[in-house]
Amino acid sequence: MDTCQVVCVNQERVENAKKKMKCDKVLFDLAEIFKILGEPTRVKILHALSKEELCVCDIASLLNSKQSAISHQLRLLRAAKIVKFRKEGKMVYYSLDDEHIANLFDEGIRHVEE
Amino acid sequence: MDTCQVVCVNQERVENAKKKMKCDKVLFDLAEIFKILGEPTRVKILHALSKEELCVCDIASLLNSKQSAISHQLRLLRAAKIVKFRKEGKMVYYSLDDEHIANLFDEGIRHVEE
DNA sequence: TTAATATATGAACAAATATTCATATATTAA
DNA sequence: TTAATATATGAATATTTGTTCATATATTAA
Repeated sequence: MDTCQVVCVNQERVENAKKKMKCDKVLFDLAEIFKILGEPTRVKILHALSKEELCVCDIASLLNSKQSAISHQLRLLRAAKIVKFRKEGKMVYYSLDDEHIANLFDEGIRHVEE
Repeated sequence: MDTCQVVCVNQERVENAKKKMKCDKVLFDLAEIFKILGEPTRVKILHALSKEELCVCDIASLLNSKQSAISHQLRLLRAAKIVKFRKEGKMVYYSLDDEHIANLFDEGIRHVEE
């Protein structure tokens, strides 16, 4: 709620940066996406789905996790439109919603592996 | 700690995915990077730094935040080698450590804006 | 319909984390 | 040295969030 107390601000630099920056909404949404990707279980789920369409129990087995834990995470990913799903009888098969996430992963992996 | 209880697992799909996946360490590190990017204050800091080198008080002013809050966040970003800094007298100027983060941001913004 | 199975979800708990306040450190100027 | 200023950081607090357990819903088969 409070603002900056220091007095060494260079207004020119600040204004220049501010001028070039995306609006708050875009940056907030961007943080939201990264937050969703910033959790090991979800990263593994998404990375697996980038290789193969899988049902909930496949994922739980692959990650050695409880079914409910995976289901909760998939709910988040669905809400964020990061994964899509199709039902086939009792089973629900998940896959990535579009290429963007895979691209983000590739770029991130390049950063991590170098 | 427990493992999957369900019995509908398709081992072929699971094995195929597992075979193609990056190792746990890479995926964990990837989640770490995304986690760091997944916070509005840090996103704003990094986005600002992608446009202009700034000192701590510039950033605090730009974001209407307390100096100490910014300083704590910069510590995280430094530890993760996402930003670098140079000292000039009392001032400390921060900038992005390399292009990877800017690339991730660009890719993320494309996802968010579409 | 009833039983069995796959998935979803609410509530509770535990763990992680962002911010604030107070204060420490470092640098410059007087 | 002392005062002033920029930044860093420890401790405490409040909030968020991931997992678990129990249970609900949905679908198929008998």
